[in-house]
Amino acid sequence: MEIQRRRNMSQEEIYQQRMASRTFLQAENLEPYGRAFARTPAKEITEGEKDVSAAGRVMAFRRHGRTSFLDLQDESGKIQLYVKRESLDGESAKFFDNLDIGDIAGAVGDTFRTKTGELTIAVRSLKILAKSLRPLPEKWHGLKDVETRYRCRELDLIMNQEVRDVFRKRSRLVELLRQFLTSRGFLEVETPMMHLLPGGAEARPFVTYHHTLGLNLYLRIAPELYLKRLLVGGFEKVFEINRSFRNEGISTLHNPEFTMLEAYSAFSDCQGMMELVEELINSCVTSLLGTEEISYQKERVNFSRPWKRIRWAEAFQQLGLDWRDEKQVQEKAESISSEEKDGLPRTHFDRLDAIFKKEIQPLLVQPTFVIEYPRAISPLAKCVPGSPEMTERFELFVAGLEIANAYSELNDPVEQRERFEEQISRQTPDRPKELDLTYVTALEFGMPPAGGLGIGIDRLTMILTDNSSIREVILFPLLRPR
RNA sequence: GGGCCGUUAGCUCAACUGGCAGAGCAGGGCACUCUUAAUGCCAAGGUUGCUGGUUCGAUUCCAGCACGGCCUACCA
Repeated sequence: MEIQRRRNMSQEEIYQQRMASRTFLQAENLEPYGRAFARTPAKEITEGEKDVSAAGRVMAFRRHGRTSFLDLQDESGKIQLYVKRESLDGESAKFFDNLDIGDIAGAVGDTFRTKTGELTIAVRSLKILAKSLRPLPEKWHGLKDVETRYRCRELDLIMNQEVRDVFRKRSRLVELLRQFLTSRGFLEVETPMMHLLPGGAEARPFVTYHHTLGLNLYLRIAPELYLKRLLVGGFEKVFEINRSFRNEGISTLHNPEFTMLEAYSAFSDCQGMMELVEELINSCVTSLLGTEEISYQKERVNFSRPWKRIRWAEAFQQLGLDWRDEKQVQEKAESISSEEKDGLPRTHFDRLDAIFKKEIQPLLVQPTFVIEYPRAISPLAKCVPGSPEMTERFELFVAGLEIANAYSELNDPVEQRERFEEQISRQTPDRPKELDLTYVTALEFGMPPAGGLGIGIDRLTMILTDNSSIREVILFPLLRPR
């Protein structure tokens, strides 16, 4: 007896009660896990209809003696049900007696308006389409706990309408990007996610293994090199909406797998990609939100064109720094960040990068192109004519976040080989020190001059949905197992 | 990786300086034929994240661990 009581925790009790309903219905030959059910979405149901069907999750149950009101939620919205137990047929009554909040139910009846003006179905027939064995979170406060929301996203989606809206917007954004590019003659392609050599970015890769080939493979850190091989092959405008993987830390701006859009346009260049991205993002923002000015984390961000542009070197000048002055840069860098990176001493360009991130980037609230990045940190970009230290490259910043990166693609195979060699000599541990000969060989066949562009879809979604954490825009962000 | 904060019933939250852990919702029972955070009454529900320590006594103080959040570092 004592042992039994201890096991009767409220959760276990609810589970057992609902299991009993399930068993009872099955014994009565009433299937608690149904099949296809023809129904009208809640939002499309109108007043004065006969024999309307609705199906969805029971979100609220208000009993008044012999009558009850229920809220039924489907993806389109909510519809109220009015149930008078006596006017149900026998099977429906049994289903009704075993109905709980959280169950998926289907109902048939005629619509009317209640005294308070709410559109309601007077239910004649009712069945359970899926018996829920677990209680839903609280109806008023919903599910708030951030960890539970991420770990149990389905519950988050059931309870929090705003969360569903975020992911609807994300989906719509991707659709708009795709539409825009395909309407301009870009071909959507898919390239490998398992690479022999990780390339196209500087990041620690994930390693995996192919058994029959006995081969170590890397999950891609960027699709860039494969996409440019397609330009060699004669496709002139290609893009890929790609999942890429980087084996680095996790933060509000970083998830180990993330989504990027990369687009390449033959016979174009950095300037062409700048115009493209300006138009692309502007048109997505206005289609998605119906305005060019949005609010992000209490700041106003205006996407009306043209956007500001500033040279990378000038940004440092505005801080009173000459980026070439190693001593001055080191002094500045020491004051803002550690002198180590991956356990190695910082290089001049690491320091410049740290200063940029800390001092310059946060000021770039309105959409801003930072142009002409140094060659040393742009191994795949073409140099500015007459200025061999700089490349034809830009990064786009919005609300202090890096949103896009683009450049005139380096298509000289000899120079590319040299740049790879420089890069490898500087590379940190955990990264293969191997030159991507396949890519260099492809360039040797001749790649047309081209502009290339990458856009961070997760971060763009953050900005357009006013979220400060990347986990809020990824359905199932990576978390440590409990 | 480092710093700060958090973890109490299925959910949302209380518990002053260490003194029997408390509500609302959900769940159970009763009443109620237009409610919508329905209402009223009754009863139930807890290893206070885990492991140690201090203490007559720990949800409370201390240490370690786990998970999360924010900042920071690496990266995009």
